[in-house]
Amino acid sequence: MKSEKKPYHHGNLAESLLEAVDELATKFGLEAVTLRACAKIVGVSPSSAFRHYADKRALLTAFATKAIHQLSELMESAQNQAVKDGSNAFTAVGLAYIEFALDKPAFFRAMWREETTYTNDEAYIMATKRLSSHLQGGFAKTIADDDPLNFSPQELLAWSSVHGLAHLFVDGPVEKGESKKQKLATAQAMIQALAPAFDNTV
Amino acid sequence: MKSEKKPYHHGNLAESLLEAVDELATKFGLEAVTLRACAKIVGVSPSSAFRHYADKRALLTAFATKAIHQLSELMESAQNQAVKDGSNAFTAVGLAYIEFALDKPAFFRAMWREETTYTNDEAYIMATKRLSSHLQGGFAKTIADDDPLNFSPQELLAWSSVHGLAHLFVDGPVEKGESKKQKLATAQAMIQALAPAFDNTV
DNA sequence: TGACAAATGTAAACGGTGTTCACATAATGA
DNA sequence: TCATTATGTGAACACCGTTTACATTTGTCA
Repeated sequence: MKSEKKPYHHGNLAESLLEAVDELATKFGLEAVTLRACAKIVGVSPSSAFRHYADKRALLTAFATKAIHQLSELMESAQNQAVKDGSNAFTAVGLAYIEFALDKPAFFRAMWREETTYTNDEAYIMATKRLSSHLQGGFAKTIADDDPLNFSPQELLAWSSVHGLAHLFVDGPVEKGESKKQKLATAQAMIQALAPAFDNTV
Repeated sequence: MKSEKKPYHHGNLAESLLEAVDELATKFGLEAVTLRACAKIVGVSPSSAFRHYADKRALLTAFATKAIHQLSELMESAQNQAVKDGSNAFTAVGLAYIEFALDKPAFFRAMWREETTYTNDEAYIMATKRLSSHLQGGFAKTIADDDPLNFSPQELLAWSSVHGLAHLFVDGPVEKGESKKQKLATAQAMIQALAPAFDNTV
């Protein structure tokens, strides 16, 4: 049994606060994420958060960064799995992207919300670069452009369509109330409809 | 010259509050939209807003509804113009969609934000139906499905890709800092890359 | 070891926010 | 005319992000 005495110093407050954001966002949505509520969950005074994050937006930026890395990892493993299986890598990556949005809508929303994110934050930028590079690799190895902010029309089409459908599922009127299974089937059909746009890619 | 005496009753407070949301969202972003600030702009006490909207979310829902109608009208006229010109209607509609997002990012954000919108609101639902029906008509007259919540894969692909790119422009890392002209050129290229996916649609 | 600086957490206070409620004023219609 | 209804007000509530002066712990180096 551990000592019940709480030490004055928490030890890992920055990370614990991020987990509190996760908990609140998952349970009650992003709008319910409050610095004071996070502090209460962690068992610490509200002002202590400011020792680790400049302000609330900085905390949300860190959360968004974490979410982007999570998504990157999912896409990475989806791609690896597809390569191993010999199945279509682009479909696998696209579905992983959309499934993430369906499973963790609060994370997905937090990732892309300029008004509550410091998009100049270095870690955030690094995360978006990692993400977009995975997206490129996911469907077209043919292009080796290492500038992730400069997409070919086809690359952009791939990302936009998958991203757009994910967003329409999460925040739009498309198939509202339908099951996740149904939505993923719809997503697969959409991705298949996209195939002709890449046929002549050499 | 009009009388300077303010009457006790405003006369058109509900609509005026919507315009105040517009003004604040345009100038300072959606996060800056505050019930109290709106009331101050209109020149009325904060609590008066509750005579016309159940709460802040209801006001934002009305604003989102208005924004969706604005976008619908833009798409409609873009389509009509394209028909008159004999140019590609889908490209015109898609570009109008993206241009709206670039010109009025706060409107675009407000349209799709489930957490701050009562998506069961009747007027809101009507607006989304109108919008999606225009999207269908914009690129493929061949399909006459009047259920706007049930899209064919190609229809969904069209909407998703255009919507996704708009969102990536507004809240994502794509071409951040580039000019509107540049972004529209990118959008056009993406839409053209989409064409092969519709060639065999009969 | 001891002392002092740096890091980390706290309590109290500030103005701002959405919302409610009792009340004031105006418009409507019998 | 006068009661009913619609609309706007002012004060109050709890909660929010943030700052400030202060408390406690940890780390460093003589």
